[in-house]
Amino acid sequence: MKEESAVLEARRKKAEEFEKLGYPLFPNDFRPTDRAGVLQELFKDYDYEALEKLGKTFRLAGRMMARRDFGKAVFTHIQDETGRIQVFVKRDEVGEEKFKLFKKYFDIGDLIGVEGPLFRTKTGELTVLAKDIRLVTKAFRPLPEKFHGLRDTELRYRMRYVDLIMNPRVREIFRTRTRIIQYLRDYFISNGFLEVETPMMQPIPGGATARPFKTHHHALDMELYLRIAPELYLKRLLVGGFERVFELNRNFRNEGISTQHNPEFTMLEFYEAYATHEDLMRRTEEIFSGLARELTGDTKITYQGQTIDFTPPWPRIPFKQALIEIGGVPDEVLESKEKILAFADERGIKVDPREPVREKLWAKLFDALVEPKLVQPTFITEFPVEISPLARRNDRDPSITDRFELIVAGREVANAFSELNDPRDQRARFEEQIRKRLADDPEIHPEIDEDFIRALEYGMPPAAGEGIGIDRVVMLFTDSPSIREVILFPHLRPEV
RNA sequence: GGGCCGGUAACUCAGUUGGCAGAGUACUGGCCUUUUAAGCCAGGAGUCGCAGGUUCGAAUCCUGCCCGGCCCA
Repeated sequence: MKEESAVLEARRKKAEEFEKLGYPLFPNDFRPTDRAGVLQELFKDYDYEALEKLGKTFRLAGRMMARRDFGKAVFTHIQDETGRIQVFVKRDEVGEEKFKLFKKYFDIGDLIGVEGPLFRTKTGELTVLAKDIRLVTKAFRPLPEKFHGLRDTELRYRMRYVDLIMNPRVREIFRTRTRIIQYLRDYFISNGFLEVETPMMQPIPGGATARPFKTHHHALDMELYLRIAPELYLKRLLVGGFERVFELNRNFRNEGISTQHNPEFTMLEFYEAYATHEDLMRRTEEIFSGLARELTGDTKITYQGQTIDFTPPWPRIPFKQALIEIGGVPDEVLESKEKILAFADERGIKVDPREPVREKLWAKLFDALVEPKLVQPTFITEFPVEISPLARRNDRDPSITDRFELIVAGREVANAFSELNDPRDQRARFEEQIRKRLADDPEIHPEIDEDFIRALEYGMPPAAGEGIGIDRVVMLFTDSPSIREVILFPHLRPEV
């Protein structure tokens, strides 16, 4: 943070002068009874006479956002959580003494308290005629420019508090985020799911393929990992007899940062006993179309200029078929590792030639060639067993799993499958994963979660489970191009 | 990790061929009692991201680094 500039110094000195006159800069005895947006809504149809007849006074607190000075009268706008309202401060109404103090010591950015009746100005704006005005909290720093606001992306993220003050759109995004989370929570609770909390710190990170953050517990003197997924713990709860559970919380992945990735992100995972991935496809359609209706009144939304229609049912395309038909990968290329590598190379798709698992290469091709082309909600099904270590094998074709991913706007938004509950197969899959991992692959933990296997050995009911990336959902429903726009405090390198 | 773009006053931004560091907002002083980015007059405000280099002279050219954005991987 920079040292005090002339502007800041002048502001601080003026504030201290006000304080020396006996006025507290940070009092806590002002109790607003009214709010700007509420009054705007309540009295939007009241004309001058109707407001005069009210004969009521109102008390509001808010941040002074703008000021127009006419000498012996000043217009200002104050902003509280609900909105803005204009305040007219007249010398003849507040008195000579207070008016002088207001003009000399109150700055844009200060939180102020006002009390007085409402009226409508010549230009028709609902306005509080201040009978009393006082400082509620001094702002030592000036607000950004009133017309352009705070634009600099870096500053917006580093000083989100200023971003929130200045940009109503930003406030709106985070209100919508909360509505989405509330809608989902209500949906699962009202469908009989139990909300639970499972460890964020895990001795063996599991439930996904990703590099974890490592930490250390001093008293126990042991390594712990921030979770990359709650999956293995939620399934233990199925074993324990909770038949419908969900968790809506943070996951951590020690990977690159991009417009799609933040190291900590919010995931919804839910598990449903005696259900299959087919059931979850229907549930997913219900959730997303319901969410769209909740937010827009329609099952269609606009994302980055394109219309996305959540009206069910959505197409279901098997993984391999998608690679061939949508990705344009020739059938025979898929058969051999060498051909895939050559094919990927031609298209400039970066793959590790040492990768021993052919199906992981398929997944690379899928990410590069298929995913970006799927704009409308699409279920990709029948994922190969090699890249689905926790999913149940298909009863007819054991090389594929009863799994799907939901792709919307070119991105994976959800991932779900009928759960593997045969402890023998689960152990074999874990072992295979470790055996075939590249030396020092940070994305695959070298130890098997033996306790999870033991839990399965007690018998986990047949079930299906799903994970939904909440940040990506919020991006869709707030038309945000970057994940940082939907995370209040996205990770940035420290300021220098 | 690679490519491209950006970092100049508290904020939003100009800054030409290398030649005194600029505007608007905000701030300070003055005028103005129904304004809407109010208006008018005057004023103060800078580690030009950081460190080197070239040059009589660098915000500007060169090198390295830091921070951010977008794209690619």
